[in-house]
Amino acid sequence: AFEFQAIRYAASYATIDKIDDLVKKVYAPYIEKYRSEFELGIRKLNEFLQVNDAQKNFNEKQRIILVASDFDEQTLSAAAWLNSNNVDMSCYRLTPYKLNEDLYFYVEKLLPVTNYDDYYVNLMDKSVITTVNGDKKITRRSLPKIDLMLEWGVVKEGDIIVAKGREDEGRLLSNGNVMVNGEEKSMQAWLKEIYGWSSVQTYVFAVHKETGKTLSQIREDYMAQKESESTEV
DNA sequence: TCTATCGTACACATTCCAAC
DNA sequence: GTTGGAATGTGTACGATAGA
Repeated sequence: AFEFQAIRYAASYATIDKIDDLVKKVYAPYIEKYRSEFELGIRKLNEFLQVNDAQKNFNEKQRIILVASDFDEQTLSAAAWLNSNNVDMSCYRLTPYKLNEDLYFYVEKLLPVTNYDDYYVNLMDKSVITTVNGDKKITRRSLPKIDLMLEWGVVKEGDIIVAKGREDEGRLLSNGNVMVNGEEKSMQAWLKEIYGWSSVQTYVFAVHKETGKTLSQIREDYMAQKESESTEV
């Protein structure tokens, strides 16, 4: 994995503590050929350090910058974890564009960020399954619940929820429960009561009256929309 | 093949209770 | 009274099965 290759490079160059050593490494092939120009290497490197105000703290701290057209989740997760453990590591995504005859790079800084939680993935977590052809399939266990749907704004407090295939209605509350005949109930409890089943797929049988869609459909549509937005260039 | 129905597993919250 | 672990309760996701 290229992130580990970058870490190996960083660790390798961390052993350099003198400018002369770096000159030998960076300019080695050139110096081998033109030994008299060793001073040129020293001068160029000193100029660079001066411009970057790094003469006093030469190579005291290593920094890893990964640049790619895209990053897989494991790489971002590893970089986020290293970031949060005080390893200076950045990830930049470059997207090339062509406008008429001109070429542009769109540069996105993915890491570091203030909150790394969104980038952590668990290797044991099967909530996101990558199929053979590369498509990502989200399993139900990872699906967001009514509180998040309210947060997204795809449903809102006061919306009418109808039991699928029935006339029973409830008014959605801000906590995700429904108000039915002046009584607050969880959606699951309410639907189980209506259908008389021992359990019920809440989001499949709860219909959002305003849109005519089930909560499951609304959730799926919103997630698909977000997914396409995140992959658009 | 799709939908309805149901049992069960799982995650999380709450309650209980013993140990300190 | 506080703490921490076990037991219990609640809500939801997942998968199996029957029937249209």
